[in-house]
Amino acid sequence: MSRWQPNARGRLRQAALEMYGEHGYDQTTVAQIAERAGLTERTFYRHFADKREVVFSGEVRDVLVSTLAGAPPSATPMQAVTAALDAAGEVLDQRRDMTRRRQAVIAANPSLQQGEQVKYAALAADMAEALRERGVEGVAAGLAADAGVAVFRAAFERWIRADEHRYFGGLVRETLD
Amino acid sequence: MSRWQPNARGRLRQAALEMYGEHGYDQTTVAQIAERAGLTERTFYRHFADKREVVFSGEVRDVLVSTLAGAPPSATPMQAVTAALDAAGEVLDQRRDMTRRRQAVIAANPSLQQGEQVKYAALAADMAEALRERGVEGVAAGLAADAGVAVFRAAFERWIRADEHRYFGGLVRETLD
DNA sequence: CATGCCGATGACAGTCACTGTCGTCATGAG
DNA sequence: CTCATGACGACAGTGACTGTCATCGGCATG
Repeated sequence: MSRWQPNARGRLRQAALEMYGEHGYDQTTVAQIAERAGLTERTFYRHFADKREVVFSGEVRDVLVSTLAGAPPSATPMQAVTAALDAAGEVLDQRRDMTRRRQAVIAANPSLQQGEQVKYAALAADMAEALRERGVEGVAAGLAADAGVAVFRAAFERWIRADEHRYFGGLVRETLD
Repeated sequence: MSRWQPNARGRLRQAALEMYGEHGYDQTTVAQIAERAGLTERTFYRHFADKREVVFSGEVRDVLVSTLAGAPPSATPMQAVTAALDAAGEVLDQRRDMTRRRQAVIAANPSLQQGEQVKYAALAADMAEALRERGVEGVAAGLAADAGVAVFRAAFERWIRADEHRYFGGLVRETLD
């Protein structure tokens, strides 16, 4: 018999997303989230750095970066980036409902939109770093990463709006521009 | 004899930058900034939305957007963006010392770096909007704006580090990639 | 079985960013 | 002169976030 219910982090995240969706981000206090999860406010901050972070998981980031790092040495930077985008697309194609719900919460709140910008910036920095480790020169790595993120965002926006399940198609079309 | 010293906003900004530089951003409270400026904390928030905003003026943004809007109708999107970048470069070439000092403050603090990301994202959105008003199609406008911001950031980073006064040269070289 | 360390959590007090509201008073329009 | 207005001070309040210590099951070790 363990002392606490399992998966505290998951309970906090779910409680937070529910309440952000139901009452809005600003109207939800961390204490309320913790209470719904059967925990205390202090414990919330042991699992998440701040009130926003609970929304941003970072799994897509991991796929993007690891695919970049694992691309064949012969691939050009943009080929590696494209491969990473494809891999991230597969992850997104599952989790579609969850992702759309989360995105609705973000769309409803300026503060979370800022958090998203920060997340994208960190993503670009991480991708640039991954490219540099493959031997791509510094400035070029930064620009390729920025381009990758820009394409990702454009495709993601369509993907969220679209009813059908397409991701590759959208991606390729943006990339042609 | 007026009731208050003039230029409250300027005094607050200067006091803030001094204290951020001397003691660090986190170690500086808004009450301290206001006290050094001979004002109250409440008045600080009448001039700036939050503790970060005092660092981000937004003048470069104005130049970028207005140049975009004023570009000749015959110019392609990327030509307009390049012209805007050049105009912003001229503004930066003056104010060089001030800009470098401010950038040192930002570089020393993660929270301000986040603010910078947000600022860049807002800039990209504004530039995209300006392009759309010139008749550029939606997605293309977004990507062109993102590209412009990416080039701006890469050039700005070099410009900050370099001892000499060059901006155009750096810009052009990035653009060629 | 006894002992003692460890890790996740609770309890609690404290700081500070930010907001709402009301009072004050020089200034300028009429 | 009168009155509205703009810019500020005073003050109280909320809530995000942090530091610190106490608690107590689980586990290894002897």
